[in-house]
Amino acid sequence: MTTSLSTTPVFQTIKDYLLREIQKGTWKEGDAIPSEAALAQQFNVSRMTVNRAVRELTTEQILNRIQGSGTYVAQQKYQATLVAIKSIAEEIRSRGHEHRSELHELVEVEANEQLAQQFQVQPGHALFHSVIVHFENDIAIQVEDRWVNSILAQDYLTQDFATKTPNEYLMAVAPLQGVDYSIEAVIPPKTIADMLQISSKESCLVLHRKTRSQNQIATIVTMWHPGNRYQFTGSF
Amino acid sequence: MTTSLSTTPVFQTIKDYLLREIQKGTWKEGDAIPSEAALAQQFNVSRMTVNRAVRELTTEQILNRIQGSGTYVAQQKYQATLVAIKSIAEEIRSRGHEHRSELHELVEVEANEQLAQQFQVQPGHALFHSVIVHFENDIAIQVEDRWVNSILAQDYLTQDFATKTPNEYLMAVAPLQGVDYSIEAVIPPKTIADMLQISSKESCLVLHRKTRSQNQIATIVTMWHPGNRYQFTGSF
DNA sequence: TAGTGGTCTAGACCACAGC
DNA sequence: CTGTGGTCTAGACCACTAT
Repeated sequence: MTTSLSTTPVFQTIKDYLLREIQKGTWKEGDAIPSEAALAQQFNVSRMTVNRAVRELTTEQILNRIQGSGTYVAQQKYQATLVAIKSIAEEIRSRGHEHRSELHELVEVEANEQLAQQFQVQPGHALFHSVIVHFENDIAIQVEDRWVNSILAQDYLTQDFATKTPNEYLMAVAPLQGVDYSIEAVIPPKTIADMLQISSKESCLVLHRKTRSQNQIATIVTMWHPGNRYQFTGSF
Repeated sequence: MTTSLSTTPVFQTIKDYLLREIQKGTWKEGDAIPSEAALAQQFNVSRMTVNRAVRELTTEQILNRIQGSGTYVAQQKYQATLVAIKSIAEEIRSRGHEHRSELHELVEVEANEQLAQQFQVQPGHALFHSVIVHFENDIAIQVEDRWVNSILAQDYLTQDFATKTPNEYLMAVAPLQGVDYSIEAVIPPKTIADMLQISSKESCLVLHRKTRSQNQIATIVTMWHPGNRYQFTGSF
């Protein structure tokens, strides 16, 4: 067998294929996917290559493997965690309050070194950048500083974020594959403090979130909240 | 080469070896570990087997690999997982760091009006109260202010929390039924700031958590962390 | 250029599940 | 028993880094 000519490794191609088919519904939760031998034949590669693809999807909890039996699509987990990817607008409305947002920036930019690394793309790759302030009953409650991969959301710039938040739009165009987040307490830079109408000595509760879709980084967002009037909650 | 006779796979043996050496300090953060070829020779196995061990440690963020250069011990991050109700001691040890705790208070009290309401018991109900400061490599990283329902943990007062944290003890005696939590950024009261050895102007990342067991409120805990050196992370 | 990791092969033997 | 996954080999070629 000659080595793949494209730059993407074969095992990655197979992972993508399996993910796509699962998303398409070809195999539903609990269904068995083809055996390693079958996939090896289908892709005309060695079994070890298929094994790596399937093994990695197993550690990513996409699949379950049972020795002697087969490989199955895993159950989607209930994640009622704090970062339920809920739109802030929806959250505010569910409290019976009025939601309003102000668009402070909406531009296309070329990824610099650092952003390129975070998005796992080449420097110069097109990204969208938006900064939106969300108000609950006219009180600033969140600054949403968002970077979006242009490939996954081509018409991001033409959206009307007053009627549909970036979150709501992105959920529609880029099916969510995974999320990483971290939460910290930080003293905000002055620009953020001003937008939140707080002193730059008050600390903020900051949520960083990176979402994956179609095996790419879809969006990286930093949400700044006034520490004294916001908290994350959850239960399980 | 014959297959290993022991039941543990060779790649796992190599992972264990590498983790042990890192923990021992043989290679510190940023140091290069031996090359794949060297490890293959050392363990008398094929390079692919070593590759799997090292690759998995890389996805687990224990190592960094740079093609053409080498494999290096990754930077340990101050991070906690939210979703797992993990003992802070265990978390610190899993980073290869030393955990130490100081007991500041351990008493039995009668629930006042407010506590009684939170615990859903009658005022006067017996509760235990403990305040413990946790250190990671002698740096204060958490103040754990805990209230415990005496019914579910009768011998709470006689525990040695230096060897077993309250969390570990409670997990053993009171099977977890459910959890509610909230996270906020707060300026700490002076007593807390002093225990964390920070200025009372620096904000804290605070996790409130209420756990249920046997259909009662088992424990209500407030954990204070220095905002500038602690964050919660997670992914799904 | 020599050394490193990144990937892949075409076999192999084993343990386990299900018929 | 057959078919599945679990592991391992002894090579190979490639891309990249450091010198």
